[in-house]
Amino acid sequence: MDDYDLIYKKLLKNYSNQGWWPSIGFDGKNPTKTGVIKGYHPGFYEFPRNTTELFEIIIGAILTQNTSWTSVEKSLINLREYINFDAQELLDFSKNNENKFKEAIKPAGYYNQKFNYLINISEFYLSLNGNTPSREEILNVKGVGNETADSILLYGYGEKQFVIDAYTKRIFSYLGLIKEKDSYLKIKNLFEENFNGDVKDFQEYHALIVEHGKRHYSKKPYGVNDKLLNNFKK
DNA sequence: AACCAGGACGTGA
DNA sequence: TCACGTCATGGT
Repeated sequence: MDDYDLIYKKLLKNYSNQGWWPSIGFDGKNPTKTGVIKGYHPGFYEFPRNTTELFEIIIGAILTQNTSWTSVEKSLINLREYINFDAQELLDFSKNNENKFKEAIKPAGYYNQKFNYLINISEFYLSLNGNTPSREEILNVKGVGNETADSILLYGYGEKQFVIDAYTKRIFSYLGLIKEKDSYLKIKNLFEENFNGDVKDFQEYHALIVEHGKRHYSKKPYGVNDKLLNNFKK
């Protein structure tokens, strides 16, 4: 086992299952060992269970770009007042009620951009006719970059795509396992080549990295109080 | 008051 | 390819 496996084990043992991707519509009636917390579903990996939950993940992935999840949650709850999480309903609502739509997603920030991005991804989603898109195809949607594409594929479609985010770069460059300015794809490939895990492990790993990042890599100087992973530092 | 938040895009070198 | 500015609200 190399560092990537050992760090995962360490994080999982310390923080337990994260229950990503969260859903405001998650009813909590599914059996889990650790219960359901505010839309999270730790230990339940049969998510999403239908196209509504899938589409909620997709629009949530757009809304959470450079934005905290609590803000996204407010936006999703606001939106849900007007529409079901359905691509056609979203498109219809966006055409007839642009103002209300933007007001609803305002908490997530960048509401003009994200308004257009949500329309783009909705039109793309409808064009799929229920098929799973390739990574390249999703990346062609304006508003979907590397991280959003991988998030949708990993959490929405259950594909083994490792998600790299700002915390991943901070933590693993602090530990000396990657370089500060390594590209997204280089880091992604590094994880996918060195980490031995299945889809649910990929899902947990990224979520655990975010959790750990929030605790020790949000305030500068990053990582100085990271006792958990300190012994992995090169 | 400054900085960060589960980034992406357009631009100019 | 890559560094930099822009997009925007909300929390600390």
